[in-house]
Amino acid sequence: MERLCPRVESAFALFSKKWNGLIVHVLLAGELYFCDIEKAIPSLSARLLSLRMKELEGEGIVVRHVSSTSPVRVSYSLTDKGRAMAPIVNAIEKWAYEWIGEGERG
Amino acid sequence: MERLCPRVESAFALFSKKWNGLIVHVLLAGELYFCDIEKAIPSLSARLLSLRMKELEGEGIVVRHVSSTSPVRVSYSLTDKGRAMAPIVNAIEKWAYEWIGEGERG
DNA sequence: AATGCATGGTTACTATAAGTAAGCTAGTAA
DNA sequence: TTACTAGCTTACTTATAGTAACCATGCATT
Repeated sequence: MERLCPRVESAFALFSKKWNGLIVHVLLAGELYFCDIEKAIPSLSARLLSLRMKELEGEGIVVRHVSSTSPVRVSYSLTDKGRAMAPIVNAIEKWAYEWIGEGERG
Repeated sequence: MERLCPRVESAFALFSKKWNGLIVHVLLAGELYFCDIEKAIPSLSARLLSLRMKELEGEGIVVRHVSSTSPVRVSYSLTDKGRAMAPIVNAIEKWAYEWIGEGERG
């Protein structure tokens, strides 16, 4: 019985916060505006998206870019730490295609 | 902008249910009794562990074994579908070691 | 026989996280 | 003026998670 490492625990905690995985997933495609993420994940509300982006920014996973135009436009991109999550996200995707049935709902 | 596949969405939903990732992680070591999982993940309560095991069993990720001894002992092991999650769990572990600082909390 | 402990839970209750709906400021288009 | 977009926030409701106590069964001690 391995002892659980606190770093591993906190990584799992990050993934167990709803939408975090999908947000990283869509941002792997590149820098996106707030509204683009909303459109990419239709069932994620603006409230939670806003919350999650702040949290992910605080954890150094995404960076927020505010344009100097008017009205302001806000875009987000992954940091190195965020891009390093690609293998996780890809592994989840691969597993989903191999093991989740057509009409199934998790 | 890729369209999100429902199978991928449900896989992310699975990981965003609290404790699921860690439960699979500890079960990758082999078949375990209920109490062993409790000890391996001290902050996970019996109530939630019981709940999660039922859900994971329902999703075909774990199998429940009930011994015919008295008192009954219950153990759990991963199915092929569950073991197929190993790359995900390993990727999370690897990322955690590389990107999460010593004293940090997710 | 009584006490305490372990296993594998359940029940009742509280706290936190997530979902829903509306509103807000600034600006564009008709 | 009305309607609509972007990027939020606020207030409120519902769902999920955490806490504590309890239960039946059996074992080991005292």
